[in-house]
Amino acid sequence: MNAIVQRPQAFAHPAIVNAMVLERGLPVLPVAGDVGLSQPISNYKAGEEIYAQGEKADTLYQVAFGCVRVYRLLADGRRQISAFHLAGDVFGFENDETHHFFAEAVSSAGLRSLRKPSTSDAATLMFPFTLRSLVRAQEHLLVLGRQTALERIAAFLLDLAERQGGHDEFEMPMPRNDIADYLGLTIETVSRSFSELKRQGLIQLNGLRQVELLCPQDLKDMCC
Amino acid sequence: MNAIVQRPQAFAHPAIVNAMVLERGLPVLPVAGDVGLSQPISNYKAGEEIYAQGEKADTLYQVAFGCVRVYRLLADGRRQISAFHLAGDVFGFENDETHHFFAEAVSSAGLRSLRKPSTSDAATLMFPFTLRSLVRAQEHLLVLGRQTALERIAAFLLDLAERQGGHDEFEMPMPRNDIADYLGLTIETVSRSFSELKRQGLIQLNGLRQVELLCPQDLKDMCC
DNA sequence: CGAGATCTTGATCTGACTCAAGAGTCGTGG
DNA sequence: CCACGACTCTTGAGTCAGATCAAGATCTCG
Repeated sequence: MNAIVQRPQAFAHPAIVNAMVLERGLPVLPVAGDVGLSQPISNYKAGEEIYAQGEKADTLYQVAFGCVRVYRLLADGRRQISAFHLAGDVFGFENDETHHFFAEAVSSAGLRSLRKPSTSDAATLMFPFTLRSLVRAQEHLLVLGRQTALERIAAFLLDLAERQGGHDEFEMPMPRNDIADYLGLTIETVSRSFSELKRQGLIQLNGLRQVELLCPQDLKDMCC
Repeated sequence: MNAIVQRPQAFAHPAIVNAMVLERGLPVLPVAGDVGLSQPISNYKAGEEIYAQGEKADTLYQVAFGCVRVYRLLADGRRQISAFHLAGDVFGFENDETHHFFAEAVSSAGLRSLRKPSTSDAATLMFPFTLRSLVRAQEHLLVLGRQTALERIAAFLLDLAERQGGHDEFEMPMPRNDIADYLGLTIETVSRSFSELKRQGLIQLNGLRQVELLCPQDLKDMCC
């Protein structure tokens, strides 16, 4: 009984299978033991800090399960979440030796970490992940710069759905608060937008964090 | 004679020296002849298309002189410029084999191009440039998500100044129109914000595109 | 010098923000 | 098992920053 519980822990653990499925086209990094991301998973509680702005940046992280937010703050407390990272995502790279962002667990999360390798190794290893992050950030610029509140929420839901396997029902791991700071809105506007999408029959909420897309095509038409 | 003309072409051309100065910490790519970005400069007229969304992405570009805008469009014509590229900047990388953005010369521009090398070469070569683009995009997310019109303009001016050598007087190569679509504003709001900064004595316009920062520190305080 | 493009300014409108209150949810302990 | 309290979320009313609409002014370049 114990053994049956243990074996899955290494490879068939749902979170890891999840990661491999989610990062379609990109293997879990690395293709196992060579460079260190096959290290044990460290666990973070909801809200726990992973790194802070100003800290030395010498470690990369890959999400094994759970969700991480990466954000910046303005002096007066305004916050912009630049990305949510889900199972399979890699984060923590910086231009220089210092973190310019904060990273925290949203929900309880498991992370594999890798001491940053030499520049040339890092390049080969990290390039596809950096590129992926870049594309995501650039797409998000369009959302923040030019879309309405309703369009932002629609795009957000579709993105989350796709990244969690493409099912029409899925969980949002983050509170409204975080969604607002990711989409450049207030929490009230986020809430009103969800209500509006419900009213239009495009989504249904089965519990506060459990979303069902009733009409994904209409959502796509709405935001693209 | 021929030889003498040729050698400087590789290293002493003003545009290239410029590039080397601007990209502090990152050499002109590559450190000459090895991989092809020492190729001749192709010239683009103001407004000329470099590539379009949907085209095959098999070439990378480095700006030798001038300015390039990279942008996306929504179906109804809304436009978001995700980046302006100045001398020394490298752009054109994509996640897959297809361009998801448009690129056009803002002012007349000169570009060196490089057929995209094999994945492993590309990684080593492009990693620092990708990382730099990622950091820029992430910083821009904060601007678009959480800053006011005046703060956006201030941040924009400081960024342009820094990227053009850090002088207090410099040229904006792009029209108000493009600034608006980069900062997620309308052209009228951009214009009003410039007027407001002038009224506050923080900047002076010597010609429509020639800016002078009268009080860079106050601008910094305004936006950070 | 003239025509089109680009930029500025004014007046009005509106989508999202702010402020305020109430409802729902969840965990804890009695 | 329920009651309490803290948190999270929703909804309403009023406000405001920036958008839209509409003239003009200025610049550029043939």
